[in-house]
Amino acid sequence: MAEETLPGTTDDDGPDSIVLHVDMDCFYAACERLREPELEGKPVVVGMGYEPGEGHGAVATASYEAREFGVESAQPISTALERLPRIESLAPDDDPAAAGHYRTVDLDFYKSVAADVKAILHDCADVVREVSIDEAYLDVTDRTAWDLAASGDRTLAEGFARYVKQRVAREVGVAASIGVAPNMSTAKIASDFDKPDGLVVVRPGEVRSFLAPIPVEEVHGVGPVTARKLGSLGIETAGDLADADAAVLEAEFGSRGRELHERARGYDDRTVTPTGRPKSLSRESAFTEPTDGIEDKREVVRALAADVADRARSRGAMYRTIGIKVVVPPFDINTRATSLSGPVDDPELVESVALDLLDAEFEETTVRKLGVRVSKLSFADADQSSLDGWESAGAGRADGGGDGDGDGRVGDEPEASAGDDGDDEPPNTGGETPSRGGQSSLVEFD
DNA sequence: TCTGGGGTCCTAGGACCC
DNA sequence: TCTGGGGTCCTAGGACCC
Repeated sequence: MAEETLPGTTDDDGPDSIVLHVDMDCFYAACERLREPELEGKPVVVGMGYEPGEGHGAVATASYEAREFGVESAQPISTALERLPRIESLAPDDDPAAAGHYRTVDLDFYKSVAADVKAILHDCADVVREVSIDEAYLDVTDRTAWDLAASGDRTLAEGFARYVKQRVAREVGVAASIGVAPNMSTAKIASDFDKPDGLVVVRPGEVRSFLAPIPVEEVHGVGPVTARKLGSLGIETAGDLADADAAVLEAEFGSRGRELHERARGYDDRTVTPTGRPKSLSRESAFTEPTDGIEDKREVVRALAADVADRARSRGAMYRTIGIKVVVPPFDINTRATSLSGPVDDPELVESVALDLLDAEFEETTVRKLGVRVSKLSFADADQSSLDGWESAGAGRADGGGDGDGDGRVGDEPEASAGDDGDDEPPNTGGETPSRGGQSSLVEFD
């Protein structure tokens, strides 16, 4: 299918980018196998809140062998156990091959493995965007090329990706699937296309034809709700989406509609940027069964608040908004939040605000789950390096913002000033700062 | 799937300002 | 006193992702 380029549009504003999407296969299970090689080839389920004899919690990762039995990510542990019994609970004459090896999530260990992988990725690319513990985008445009390798019909980019993959396998011992494409959204789909241990290369001229048969659910940004609506419009594949009327999509889905249309047509002008700093921090926890006891709820909120405040402090984050989340059966999500006049680092305030929000409306409510969240974060440790000249100019005047109260926001709010809430702030905002740095790999399921 | 935990971005209405 | 338009910030909810 010919790639249509409208006359006058710049499809060639320089060489095509080369983006890698690296996605570790069943990452948690792979980590478990790293320290327990006997688990190789066996069904492995890694879950949360999993205690022998208890039936709640959820599956974080199921190995491919476990998936054969119908065990899936995000499934309740109880369902997983029905489909794949624990090896320990097997009767003597049961088939041990039809049993699962269940392990509890050990995030610290997985993070340490992920750090080794990320180090390799950073070594292989100028720009790395870490999306989650087991996933990253690499811009390798300056490291390789779309040209064919001398030896045959493969591109240099493919060889480069193979090299990255082999280094991860050899040096860390886990398998990654890699997608290579001229843009992020296509690379993402490509990495998913041949899992596990896949390597899929989509060259610049092949994007549209590669995407055409892909089911819409597999397009990043299309979830169950959007997929259903698209289905009712007769749109089932990325090709259908590409051929759909942009105006209709925009009317139905707003700006996201246009974006999805573009992606399906193979256009995605996002550039790979380094992972930014977090915008919010939260902690939540579910009750074993719905509860209306106010003291039970308060106790949970207090613990969550302390936890969140602690994490914020350890990350050097101050916050200006404190909120709670209250999940009411069957699954109604309520959020309430209060903003302060300036950023703080104050665990006691997190607790008292969260408790106030709880008491104000949910004192008698039966809840299934509670959460506490801080947002509108700013980071005092204004990171050195490239912003240094600019930052120190500002800091020179304010003297490090040492004065406790009302210190102007130090963070990287993209928008300028405005926030006049009575007092005049020193205008130390700098318009849009690209907010670089920030490593924080997040904690995720696969 | 009777639903775990931690995030992001977008939208919409209301308050408030000029 | 009523009317107009532009803009920002805030809160709440929804959809989505891993």
